[in-house]
Amino acid sequence: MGRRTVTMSDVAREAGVSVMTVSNVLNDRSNVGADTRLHVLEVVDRLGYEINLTARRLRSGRTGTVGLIVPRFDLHYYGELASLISDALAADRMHLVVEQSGASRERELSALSLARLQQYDGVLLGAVGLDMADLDRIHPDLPIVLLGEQDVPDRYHRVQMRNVAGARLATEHLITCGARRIAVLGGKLTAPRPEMATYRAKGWAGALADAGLDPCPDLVIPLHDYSIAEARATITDVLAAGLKIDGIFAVTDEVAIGALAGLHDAGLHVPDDVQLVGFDNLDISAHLAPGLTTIDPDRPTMVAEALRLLHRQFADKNAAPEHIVSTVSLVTRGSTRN
Amino acid sequence: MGRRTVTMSDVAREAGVSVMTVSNVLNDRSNVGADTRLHVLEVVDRLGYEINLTARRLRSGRTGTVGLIVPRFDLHYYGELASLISDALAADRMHLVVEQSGASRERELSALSLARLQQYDGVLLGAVGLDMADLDRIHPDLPIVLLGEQDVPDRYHRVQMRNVAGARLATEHLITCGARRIAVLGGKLTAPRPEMATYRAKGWAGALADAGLDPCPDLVIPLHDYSIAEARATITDVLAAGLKIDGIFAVTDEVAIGALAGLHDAGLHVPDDVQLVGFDNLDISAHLAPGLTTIDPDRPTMVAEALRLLHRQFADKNAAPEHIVSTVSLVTRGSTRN
DNA sequence: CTTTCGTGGTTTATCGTTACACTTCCTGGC
DNA sequence: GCCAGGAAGTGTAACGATAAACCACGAAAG
Repeated sequence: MGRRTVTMSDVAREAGVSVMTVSNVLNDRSNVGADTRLHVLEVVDRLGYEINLTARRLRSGRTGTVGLIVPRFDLHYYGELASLISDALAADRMHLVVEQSGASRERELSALSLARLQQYDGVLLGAVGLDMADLDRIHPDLPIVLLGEQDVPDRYHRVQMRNVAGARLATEHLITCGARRIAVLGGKLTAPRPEMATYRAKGWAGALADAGLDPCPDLVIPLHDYSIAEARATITDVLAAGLKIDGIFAVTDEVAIGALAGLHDAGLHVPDDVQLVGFDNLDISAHLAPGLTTIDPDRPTMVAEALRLLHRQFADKNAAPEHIVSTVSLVTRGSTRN
Repeated sequence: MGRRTVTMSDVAREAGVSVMTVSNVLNDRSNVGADTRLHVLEVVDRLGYEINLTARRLRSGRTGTVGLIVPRFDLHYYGELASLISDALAADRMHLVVEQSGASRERELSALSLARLQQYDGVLLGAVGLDMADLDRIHPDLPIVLLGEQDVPDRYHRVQMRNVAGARLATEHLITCGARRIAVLGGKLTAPRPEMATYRAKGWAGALADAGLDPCPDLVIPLHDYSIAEARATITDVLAAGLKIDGIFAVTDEVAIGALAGLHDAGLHVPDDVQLVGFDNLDISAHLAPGLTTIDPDRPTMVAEALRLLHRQFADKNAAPEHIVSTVSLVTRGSTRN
């Protein structure tokens, strides 16, 4: 029943040693004899003692956990990313916990409050809607690595995706495969500040321009939440409104999946009538019918680099910020006529 | 540079009040005058003070966060679940953080160590591979609600899915639609202890038996990680090995997505040659071609009930454990001949 | 005029660890 | 025989907040 949780001094008393010795044993410090160590461990086990991480953290500062802040829990991209990071951290005996920054700005600020972030040894900040000013406010003495597309103050360590290059690659591929009227689904030509949608639209426009095609604004189809359902409904709408296209660059694979469904609804065949390229190379994308041609952001490398930057900051609080840009590659599958 | 983080006593000194008064202001306690309050808030703002949650937690016990432990970050089911929970908790001004219990037993035990769990006000434990003994070890004075299928000691609060009934519903639907040789992909007839795969296979077998069909073991196709890729490869293999089927009950929607791809590879048409039903009703399932007929576990209700059980434990530490069983329903789409 | 009470605070004692400095005791070198 | 130095361990003071009890003072009550 309501028995109090066992504390370190309970163990110490029971084992007939000082609290410090228990602490020393549990932290594998060298100043404790072999038999004492065994005895303490036996008592720890017998009493079922478990360390209070909160107290340890308050005193020592180290927590052994890294936080990953993602915009939404249900974006597949971040689920896959979190998995990779978690595995990589386990090798260093660290632990990953994921938080959602949330849709609303209020919730985003609350998730990103210094108070919350300080609970971690380091933080990986997935693409967020914060502007520079917000990021400047959280200026903690805390290792942070930004993952994502937004422009951030230089003093941040950062792993960025080649958004523009990737979008260009995708669009060029569509052109090579014969598409001429290529829409960018989920793209935006302008936004209060640069974000994924604008970068990827920029790559799209660049590829079109280079090929002598017109990146006309009709072909830029914005989205709000980039959900599959929204993408499907939007494609249905624009087709019904009479938009003629023979290619779609969807800004994410999820958007592409919605587009695929919308095209199917409209009786259009992929890739014969309309070719389609996504961005992210989700696990699922290889298993759609047709398989989705997409841009692979090389997540394993992104993750490895991000963790390297984090460890660099662990080792040296004042390590000079690095700015890594990951490579992207095209993965061709059945949704384009290769 | 390396300027120390601002602490509550810094604020107190600067504002010319006691530390307790600052605490009282920040916690909206009533014993502080209006002008003092304003002045303190002004100083807080000016110094950029943010509370140290670790210290608060150590002293007061409350953390304002709930932990959700999921088996894997990249399972879509849990991503969607986490999203729902997070939204629901935000309404109570609480925060969700997600941890992965991991594939290996070692990592699972580490994630579930009392030490880790104690950092939360309450914990939602997604389906885990722990057995009763493990669960008994973690017997913290901590509100826990189990979400999922495994059998657990009665003293746990628990929201369970109607696995067997759902599987039966799925299989009955396949039979109604004319399927006669129905495989259960990802099912298991026996396992060291009951789990999702065995429950769902049980429902499948029950439905077949009731219809006078033979739940023959050839039709039980086990999986290991329930990934899309594995499901696809496995379906390809069993078809190549000559298995004749006209229906598949896939134990999860992800497995169904893999099956769909595998059937497509084999030149089989869904639903004309083989009908397919999944389980989970993921967001994506409505947007496949064909749309996936599936079992909807009514996640919103599960989430609401789970949080209700959690709040009950917040209010009364010794609340009698409840055992909620959610309802399931069939969602028919194009992957069956309805 | 004394008692009571509400308002607006402050003081004190922790919460459970760990950093740091300090003490023994023992071995060995010269 | 004496001192240096390592091995094994202990004592004390935080880390940064909050719970709980306490205090001063003016107003209302009797």
